[in-house]
Order: sequence, then structure tokens, then C-alpha cells
Amino acid sequence: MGITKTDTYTDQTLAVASIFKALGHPARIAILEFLAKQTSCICGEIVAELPLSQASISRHLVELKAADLIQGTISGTSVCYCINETHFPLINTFIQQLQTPTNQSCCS
Amino acid sequence: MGITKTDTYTDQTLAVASIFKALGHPARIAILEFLAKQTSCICGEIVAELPLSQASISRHLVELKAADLIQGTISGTSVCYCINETHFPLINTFIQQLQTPTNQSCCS
DNA sequence: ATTATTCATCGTAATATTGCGATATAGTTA
DNA sequence: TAACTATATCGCAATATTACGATGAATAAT
Repeated sequence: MGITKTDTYTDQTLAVASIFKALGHPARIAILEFLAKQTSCICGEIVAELPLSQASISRHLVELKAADLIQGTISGTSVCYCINETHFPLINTFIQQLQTPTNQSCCS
Repeated sequence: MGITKTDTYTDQTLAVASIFKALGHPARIAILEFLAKQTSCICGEIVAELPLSQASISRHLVELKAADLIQGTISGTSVCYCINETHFPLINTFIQQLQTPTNQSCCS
């Protein structure tokens, strides 16, 4: 992506953007959707469900984990992934901020 | 970004991912935050506010517009941009889906 | 101990994104 | 018409992302 000037934005802005960035790929959305409807959540099942190689899934899982959107716990040879809701309030707050009544703007 | 296998995901998944993708850059978050707190919203003011060139801002505005997150109306030589809330429900619904009670998963 | 199984990581090729200067376009004004 | 203003677009260079096969590491099963 070329250089991104990360120095000049607020921490809040950077945090929100990085969460959205992690959510900005259909494979990662599909992974989260899959995790949401499962009670168990083994990595292998995700690989079986999605049209990607195991290596690619693993990389997406790493990204989701880096963004703190999932957590994984090792159980034997397999790893159990599940959704981490920690940052959902941040997303909700951001969306709400964009909807403040100030928004009676020029475009009618 | 390399190839993305867009054929194999549901329309819903692709739609959600593409909105999040558009939100996945601090400049675009900053633009939206700026628009939210303004009543008037001319492109030139954004250029003055953010640490990017006019060309770069324009490109980000194009992306936000392509994702239908903003709309722009021409007024004279300037263009008035403002937030389009149309897709906010989609975001909220997605986040809520991830929070369904099924989520009593393996990671405690 | 050997072999499977499961997941992570490396290396590489293909493609996308970002940012900027330069330039184009379009409306405004003199 | 010519100059000015505001925004969009082009073209390039730098960097990031995506995907995959191959390989590595760790546990489990035989």
C-alpha cells in the first residue's frame, strides 16, 4: 500500500482504522461469521469451510489475532479460535459519532 | 494486494468486507470524523486539516464515495461532501451477529 | 521411534494501495 | 477571453497485501 503517514493521526483514529482494516477482507469476514455460528471453532474446520489454502487461512487468522478480534487457545495439536468482543464498543462508538445530530449537513 | 477470491463468498460477506475496507485507513477515518463535526464540508477544508496532499485526499474521497459512505454535491467550483449513513445498519447488524449468545465458545 | 495430524512460517509471484507532483477540467471572476 | 480557484485524474515510485506451495515445529497415535 505505499506509505501511510501514521505519525500524524490521533491514536484513536489509528486504532479504529486498524480494526476496520482487519475486517476489510471477505475471507476474514467469512471466518468471523463462521466462528459466530459455531460453538466449537477449530482452525481445521475453517480451512474446510473456506476456499483458501491452510496457509492463507493461517495468515488471516494471524491478522485477526493481531487486531485482537479473535483469540486462540491451543488444545493438543489443534487450535481453538473464537471471537473476542473487546473492541466492538469502539466500532459502535465510532459509527454513532458519525451519526450525531450535527449531521444536518449541506447535502439534502 | 494480490488476488482476492471474490467469486466464492456470499454477496453479503463481500458487501460488508468492502465497507470495512473503505474504513480501513486512518486518513479516511479522519475525513469521516472531520465531516461529522462540520456542518459545512468542503473538500478544501479537509486538505487544510489533514497531512496529505490535495491529490491524495481526493483519492481517499473517491474511495469513500465508491463505498457509498459519503456523497458529494457540487456547489460552484467546490464540492460539498457529507456522510451517507445508508450502510451503517449493515455494519451494526454484522457486529451484532458476532455477539449472538452462541458465542459461549471454547476459549474461556 | 516412526508416522500422522494440525497449525505456523518462509519465500515468492502477482496484484493492490498509498502518496505525490504534474496536469486536466470546470466554474468564477475580472 | 484570460486568469484564478477548486477539485479530479494521470503516471510514477515505493510499499503492502494476498495466495500458495514447501517446509518447520509440536503433539498424538501406532
